[in-house]
Amino acid sequence: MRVRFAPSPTGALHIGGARTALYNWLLARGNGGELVLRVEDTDRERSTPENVEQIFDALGWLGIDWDGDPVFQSRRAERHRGVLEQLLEAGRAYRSTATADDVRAWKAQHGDERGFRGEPQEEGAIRLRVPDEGETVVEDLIRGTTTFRHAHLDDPVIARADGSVLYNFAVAVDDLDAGITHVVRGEDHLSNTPKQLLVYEALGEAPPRYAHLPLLHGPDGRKLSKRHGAASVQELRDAGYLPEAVRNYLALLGWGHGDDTKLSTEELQRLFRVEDVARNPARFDEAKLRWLNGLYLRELSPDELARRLTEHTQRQVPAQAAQITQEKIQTLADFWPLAGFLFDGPADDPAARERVLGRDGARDALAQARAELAGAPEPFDVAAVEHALRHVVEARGAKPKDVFQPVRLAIAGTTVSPGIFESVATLGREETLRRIDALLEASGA
RNA sequence: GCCCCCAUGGUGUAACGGUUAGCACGGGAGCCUUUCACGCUCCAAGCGGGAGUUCGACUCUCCCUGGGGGUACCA
Repeated sequence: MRVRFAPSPTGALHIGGARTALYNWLLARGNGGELVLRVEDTDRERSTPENVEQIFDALGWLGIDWDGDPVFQSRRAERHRGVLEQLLEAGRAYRSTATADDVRAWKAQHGDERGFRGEPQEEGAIRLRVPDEGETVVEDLIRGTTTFRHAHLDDPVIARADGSVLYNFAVAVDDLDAGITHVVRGEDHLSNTPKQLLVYEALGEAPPRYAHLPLLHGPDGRKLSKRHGAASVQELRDAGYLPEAVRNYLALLGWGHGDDTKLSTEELQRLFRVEDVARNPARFDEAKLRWLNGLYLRELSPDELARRLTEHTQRQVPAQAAQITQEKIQTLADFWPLAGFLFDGPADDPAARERVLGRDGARDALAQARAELAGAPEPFDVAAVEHALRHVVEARGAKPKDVFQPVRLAIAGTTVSPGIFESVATLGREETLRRIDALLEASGA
């Protein structure tokens, strides 16, 4: 089995493209087959080497690997010319100067549902000769049988007048030469498939098996795009999602296995079957991705989480800092707003200060907490901090939050933070006392 | 316009001729609780419409409606 994935090399690996890549990869790897990349790099404006490289990076981040060197369409011009010549000689294709306007005029005369048929000329673009009778049937692994009557099909242009080839022709020839057995792509290609099938037919070659995936939409049901937020895997990565979570979520967009929602890569490879892919379009729902990402995040060891946070924040994140936030964040990006105070000092949130210090006895509680913490025995760990702070609560006959919130405000500057004992212990005694003093002083009295 | 695909709660899906239509996200209520979360319990919410076929349709057929794609000398 040889499966191929053809990303559109525009720099950003679109989420829909990523899912297609994933399904190709699962199909290939799950069956001990090979995955080859075919790069449609004929649009030099967008398909720059840098953009192609970005696509490869994004695939690598997702953990999708491929076999051998990618096939670049632009590098196969000579082979394409040869096949063109062959079709021309066999009478399966012909040159024609007919333009889109000519095609329209032809339809005006023969009816809209009537496919365009041209007369062979000495020059012009090359069109594939579509038989007048009969039909081409697409046997799709996901959709079953779709029939296209030849009478409805225009003779497709397969090469421009300048000799450069067009997609529907090139893709068929390239896949043929690469020995591709399975083509899994977006449903937007379903209508193109008969044209490609006709190329194989004209060549007397057997086509690969096809599987057309339902398209992905944004939350509003429209085509997924920038205005829906993250639309590419690069953006997902920047937003702090884990590749394993993205992979799992993407797999679930159009496919599933029973009641399972969390599936490891191994399970995905073992259970995935293209035949089971849904036929209806799916919407990309970031809320579910966030939830799933949180699940994966909480599974990481503190050291591993710290490593990923360090990479994402570009700051050295200690394992302890990572650990105390682990069950409170859903993405890597959630870490800094929650724990940045450990690194850069308390946040400046006047409203929070007002709310917490405005309560009766808040400053006294804070002062008392300071004294207890100053006198707490070594080691200054979570247990010691808890003991000290709980003692303050008891001594004052107060509610826990009457003591904890002022301390939280002092060290974090906000009313939201990781556990107070953990946070204080992580900050250390010296820094904690310094921050409490600073707040006490700043709040006057 | 023409060709083609699709249609289960807000979202992703399961059920493949006979189930009280299942699971998950999200939403609501509650428990837990030092904030925020996590976790746990419970609740609301669905077969687009109409004809058939059948003893029996979410499941099969047709029509309609709605959504999507294609219709390039783009990929």
